[in-house]
Amino acid sequence: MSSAAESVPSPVQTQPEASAGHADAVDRILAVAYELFSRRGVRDVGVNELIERSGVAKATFYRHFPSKDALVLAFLEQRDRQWTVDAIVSEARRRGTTPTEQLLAIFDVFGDWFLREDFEACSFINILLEMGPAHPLGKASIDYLARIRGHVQALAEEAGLARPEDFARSWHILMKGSIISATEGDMQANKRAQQMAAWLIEHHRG
Amino acid sequence: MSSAAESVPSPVQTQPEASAGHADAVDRILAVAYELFSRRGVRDVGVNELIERSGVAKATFYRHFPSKDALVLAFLEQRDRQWTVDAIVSEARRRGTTPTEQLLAIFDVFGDWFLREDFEACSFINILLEMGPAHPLGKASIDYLARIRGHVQALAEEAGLARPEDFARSWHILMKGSIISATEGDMQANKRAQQMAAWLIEHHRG
DNA sequence: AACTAGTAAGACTGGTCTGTCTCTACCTGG
DNA sequence: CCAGGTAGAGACAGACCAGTCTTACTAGTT
Repeated sequence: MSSAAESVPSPVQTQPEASAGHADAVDRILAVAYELFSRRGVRDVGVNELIERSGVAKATFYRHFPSKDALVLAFLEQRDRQWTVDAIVSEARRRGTTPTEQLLAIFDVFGDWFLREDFEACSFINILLEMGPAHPLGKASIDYLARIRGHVQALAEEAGLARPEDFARSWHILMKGSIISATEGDMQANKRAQQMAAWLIEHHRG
Repeated sequence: MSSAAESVPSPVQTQPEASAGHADAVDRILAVAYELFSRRGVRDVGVNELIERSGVAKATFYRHFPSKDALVLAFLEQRDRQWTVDAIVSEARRRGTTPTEQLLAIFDVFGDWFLREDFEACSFINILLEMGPAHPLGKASIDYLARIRGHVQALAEEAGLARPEDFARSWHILMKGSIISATEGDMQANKRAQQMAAWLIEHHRG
């Protein structure tokens, strides 16, 4: 889990001109990997395409990532940061004032997300189903999905709801189901899930 | 293209015209395809493995199926018959007496299914996410998912529920979400979805 | 007996894949 | 200036892929 992504001096900003070599190569690889893996999954993206799109030599790629799977693990971590935390949870917290509103706002954020022409579904679900739950990448995806549930559980606790872990598991069913429905083309899936989510909140009060 | 799962020694005797070889070869291919595609997806299963496991020559394979994708389409149709209709819908109808009970029984059937050690999730969701909604196989998967929704809608109409199509779409979110959760390892996902499903029924009465 | 049709076995084509390795150029620290 | 590390470019290995084609065998029909 801590193999590739943390080897990058991630939070540290890259020096624009100086030491353009190392950090730039890794950052370019990660940026391209995010773009390709999130939109097309793992198996459809080859190492040759990755290095060509990042303008990186193959030896450079394998110097920084011991294998393609290591890069996928780094991508999953990046996805957790950029998508789960920044795009969904933080945005939902920003949109609502009370924890209950913030919970329900998740499905408003989903609504905007579903409408994007480059809607790419949930990478954790995609990779879990693509590789299977026994594969290391599938296991890692399960871990990141559990982290999403953790965010929901935290909001449930802030809202004072009963049995927050059960609540989060039921809530997560609505999130995942609506994502699949959106992939099928149902643009109202977020509204349908939000309605059921409101009933769920109601039944977890007191 | 007749049923292949129980066709190992062939249930219906082959007509004289169909020289035993022909039908047997197709049935063996379909049986192996069902086994491999449902458990490992499309891309992980190669034509060479398919023909080896079916004891069929490569030329025979391509005489009956113009391409691997054509075999996957045949598999999806078979999956609709064997899994959607026979294993889920018919079984749920058998377990309940009223349409409402039959609807809720879907998640009881799911509970038994989730507990199987060879639980393989939903092939339509798997292939939709594996190939993407624009790919012919993804589009076919979307069609078969719509058929599932049609079964739910029929039960909703029998139960006299309001807005049966909306009901079926919301219900399907619960089905798909619980399947993903079961893939992650939550063996109570069917119970959680069933609880929310009961509330959904309640709100569609009258 | 000859013909036909379907079969198994497998070589083969042209392409893909991950990962290793070589070669050369550059930049930086000492 | 020079040594060491990193960079890009790309050849190469070994395996796999979908799909075509050849060969030889078998069984039913005429």
